[in-house]
Amino acid sequence: MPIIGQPQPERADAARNRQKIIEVAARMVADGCVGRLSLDEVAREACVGVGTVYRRFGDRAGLVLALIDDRERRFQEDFLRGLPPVGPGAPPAERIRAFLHALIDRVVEQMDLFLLLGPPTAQLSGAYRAHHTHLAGLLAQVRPEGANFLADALLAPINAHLLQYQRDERGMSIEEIKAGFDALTQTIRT
Amino acid sequence: MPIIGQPQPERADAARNRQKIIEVAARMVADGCVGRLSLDEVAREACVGVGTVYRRFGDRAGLVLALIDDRERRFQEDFLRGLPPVGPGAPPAERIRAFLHALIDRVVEQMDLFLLLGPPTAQLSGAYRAHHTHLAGLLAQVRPEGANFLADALLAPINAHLLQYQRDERGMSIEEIKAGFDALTQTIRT
DNA sequence: CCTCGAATCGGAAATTTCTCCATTTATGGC
DNA sequence: GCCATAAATGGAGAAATTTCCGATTCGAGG
Repeated sequence: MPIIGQPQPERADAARNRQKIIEVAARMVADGCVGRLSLDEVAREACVGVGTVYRRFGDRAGLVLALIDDRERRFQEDFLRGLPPVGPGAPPAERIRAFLHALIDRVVEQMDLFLLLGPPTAQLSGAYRAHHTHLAGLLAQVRPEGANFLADALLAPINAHLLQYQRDERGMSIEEIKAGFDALTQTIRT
Repeated sequence: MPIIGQPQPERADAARNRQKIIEVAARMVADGCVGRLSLDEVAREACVGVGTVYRRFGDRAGLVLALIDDRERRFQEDFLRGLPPVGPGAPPAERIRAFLHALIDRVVEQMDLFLLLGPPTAQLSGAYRAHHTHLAGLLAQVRPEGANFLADALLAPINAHLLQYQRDERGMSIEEIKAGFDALTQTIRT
């Protein structure tokens, strides 16, 4: 698991299988068969035992996370070293706004995968920390006190379930939701 | 499901079984065996077929929701018709503050059950609407524009997973979390 | 090229959630 | 009381997730 460095170089066949599994799963998702993404079927389709899938990804959420990981990496690259206003260079207030908008777009884009993820346990431990660290850092430049909590409070409403609910059942557009965040951060910036 | 009136008066044996199932499940939860709450075992322990559990509660989340329901009812009673500052009578700003604090306490109190609930799908459809309606109404009295979105944004961070993370892994006390909400609503009240 | 240990593999089996339906039971009207 | 019938029952079993472990394969070192 390449969480930090490379704890253990993966054996060649293992890496090949990981790749094959990801490809199969990605194709099934792309085919619209989301929700019927059974690990059994993924394994069969990839000509691999179920045990292999579990050895590589830990559990269902682990596999979904791997599917999401690609874009997550790009996203983090964007706000850490990319161009303004998301990347460094713009004033903090603008970066905050841009970051939140980008995060919303990102979740909307892969909504079905995020919905598959189930309980936020895995979600919280992974990318969440990175997002929180980044956002809290930006917030601290505008209003030092309580930046930590504020980051949590701003990130919490950006989750697939709530966004889907707001869009599908309350009829809000993504633009309206973004505007809501703008208004919220505006008052904080005070 | 006594959501509104009584859509269908439940047959006597059915009601008896529902009660028995709830009691057994509540006892298992109280015994600390949370997480191993399998419907199979609940059924066996309650001397009832699995089918009966599913007929009564729909699914796993439904049973957990039923365990939570008692307090939820009391909670709603409190903020709808109870004493100030949570109930009617206090100025809106105070009621908002009191409501958020009370909701946090409520989630913390039954944290293990909320964690069992899994994906927020069921959660969103049930009590969430009531909380949202109430909070949005109060917010509208203070700042009419965007009260709807604001209510979502304030409710989203009050969920078991985030609260547990903040408390256990970030070392925040419940008091600090409440203070965070106070600061947040203070700026909004502007 | 061979050997050997560790990593990996595959798939059978355990666990859980949920569905289905033939059978039993409660209850209102006669 | 008795009957018709709608509701409820229970448990077998489908489907999916996850664990386990003996057999196999990789690859580093000699």
